[in-house]
Amino acid sequence: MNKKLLKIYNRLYDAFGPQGWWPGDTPFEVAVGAILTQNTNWQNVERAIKNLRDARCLSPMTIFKISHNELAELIRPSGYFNVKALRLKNFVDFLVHQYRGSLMNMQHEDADVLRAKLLQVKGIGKETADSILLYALNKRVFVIDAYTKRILSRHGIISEDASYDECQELFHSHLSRDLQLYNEYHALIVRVGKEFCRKRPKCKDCPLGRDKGGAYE
DNA sequence: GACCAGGCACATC
DNA sequence: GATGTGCATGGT
Repeated sequence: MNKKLLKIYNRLYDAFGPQGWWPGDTPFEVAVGAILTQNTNWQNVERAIKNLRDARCLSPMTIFKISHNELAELIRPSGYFNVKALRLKNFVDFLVHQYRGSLMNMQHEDADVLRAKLLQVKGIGKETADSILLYALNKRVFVIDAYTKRILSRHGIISEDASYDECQELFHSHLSRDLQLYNEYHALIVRVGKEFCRKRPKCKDCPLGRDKGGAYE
């Protein structure tokens, strides 16, 4: 199993090279992106982040202070702007009250403790929490998303209905706990997912080869 | 016009 | 625990 996961990684890395994730100038911007990208195309998230930057609202305290409506308007292009405005507010409330408004103050804490705390914030689920832990806080936590499950199940490594935690445990126990490996691997999965694993996959040219049994639609 | 995108909370069974 | 639904924009 170890070998399979590594083999997939090597094939993806050979095909696509380093992905340079996560796009973002600061840990806070990374965290904001993680919330805004929920069920949303990254291009739309970039527009929203640009709006925040242009309005000088890309810091914990500014988002803490502005009104819900102002915030929602700025992030409108990322979709679900009302729920996401709430979620960003919840996150900065958490940050301000527990960490004096800075992700830096989270750095020294244990990943499991941080994860549990993040999951208490309404609007932050497992994938978002893990993205923040890995890409904003450099914690060795593997991020699972829809593509990961789709690819692994189509290649017969997990069952179709495997849970998030099961899937994550697979990576944690069968790969060396290497920050850079986790970082790159997830990014590569998203890359190959976007290009080859959508509903009408062009798996002919996929670097991972065809899925087991040609079961794509 | 339909379908999809780097989810999550909440209601219901 | 599993399943269904609302949330909303912009690209293909």
